[in-house]
Amino acid sequence: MEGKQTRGRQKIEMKKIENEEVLLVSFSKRRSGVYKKATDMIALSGGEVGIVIFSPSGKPFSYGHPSVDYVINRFMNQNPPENDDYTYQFMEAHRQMKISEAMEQYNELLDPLEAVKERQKSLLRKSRTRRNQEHLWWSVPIEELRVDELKQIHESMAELHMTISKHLKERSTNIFGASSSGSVQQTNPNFDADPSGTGSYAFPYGYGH
Amino acid sequence: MEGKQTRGRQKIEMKKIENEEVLLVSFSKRRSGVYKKATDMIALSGGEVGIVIFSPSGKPFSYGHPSVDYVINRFMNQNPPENDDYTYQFMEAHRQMKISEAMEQYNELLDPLEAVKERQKSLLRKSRTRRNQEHLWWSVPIEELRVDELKQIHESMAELHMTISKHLKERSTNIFGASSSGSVQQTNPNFDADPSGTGSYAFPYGYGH
DNA sequence: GAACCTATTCTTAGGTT
DNA sequence: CAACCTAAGAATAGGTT
Repeated sequence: MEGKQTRGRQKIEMKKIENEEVLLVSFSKRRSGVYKKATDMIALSGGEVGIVIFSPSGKPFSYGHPSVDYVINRFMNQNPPENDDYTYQFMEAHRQMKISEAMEQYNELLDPLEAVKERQKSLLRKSRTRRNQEHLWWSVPIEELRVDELKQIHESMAELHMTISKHLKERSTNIFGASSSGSVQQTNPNFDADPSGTGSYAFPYGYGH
Repeated sequence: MEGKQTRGRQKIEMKKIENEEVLLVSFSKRRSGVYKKATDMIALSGGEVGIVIFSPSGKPFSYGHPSVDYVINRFMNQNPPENDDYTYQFMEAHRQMKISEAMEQYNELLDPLEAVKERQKSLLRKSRTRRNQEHLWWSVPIEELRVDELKQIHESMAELHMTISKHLKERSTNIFGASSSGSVQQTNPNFDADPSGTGSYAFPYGYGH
């Protein structure tokens, strides 16, 4: 009878385990560990997770909430369904604001964008008849926009975005929930503010339509 | 001076964290935790891992060895989605739920937007007499907007902006002849993103095997 | 607000059944 | 070999800088 029943958890080198049997046990335990961490994260924070693991021998394992395929699908499509509706409604609201009385007074600023707007319209009409409902409502139009148009929109939007950001910062502290961390590989789409200063005109709430 | 400097790690209930700020921190920490577990598992046992995470706000994150895409591709090729009605219905229900949530969010956004629109009108009438044409049309009104209004608009806009920025980036590499840095996310040509619209999803693999 | 700091909880290496 | 056991190593909640 020793003072202690076991040696407890041992510190190990983080290199590949030589002993095949030990490796298999370790893999199984740690795979469960990964799942548990993911489970806890979701329980605490919400969100969705998909995990795919191939064992050293090539056997596939997976874990997912609500399911691996759902999450992978969402990831591959890069366009979450809830985003689509949200974005559509949001842009539609802006479109309405665009034709508001306030906007009309500054039509000259919007002339180049009116062209885009018309172009969008016709492209939308085309795409509707093309029966590609599997595409997001705007994906077809945006892909058929000429790059200069898109760039123009982008620049204008960047300017507006920056201005609003600036105002927010000046007027209130801790308003932003600044999120992007950026340690490990992550596909967190980053907002890149175009500092080119090209936009000599503003393109407020009417962009995109 | 107390006997202890901190209370140390506290035991917490495994339910969704109420406090938004705490939730965000916890999500970030635990996401790193998941990555670390996966990293260690790979280091010890070998194998391959792909992890996709959507934050509660819908931001995508990923981790992979040798890469997310590689592992997902391998997984998809080995595990072609089966046509499973039960699974599809489950996922569709989940999707609908998410959409409902988004709609609620959007409705909350609509009111402030309408308010802004109205406010813009009246402010513009005033500024007209002020003759400050050197300002962009919206610059005056924006200064008189309430911060909470601005914040909501800003957040929504950021999301939309990201989407457009992404499209612009993806396409400008081809068109402007920028050097392809190779780290760009590629979509799997073998992965069928369900063009039927009615969906063939699968929900096979459960919590490990 | 990210990076750092501890005390405490959680995870797990090595062993046993 | 999966399930269980124990104690030591790791992760992290809450706080500070």
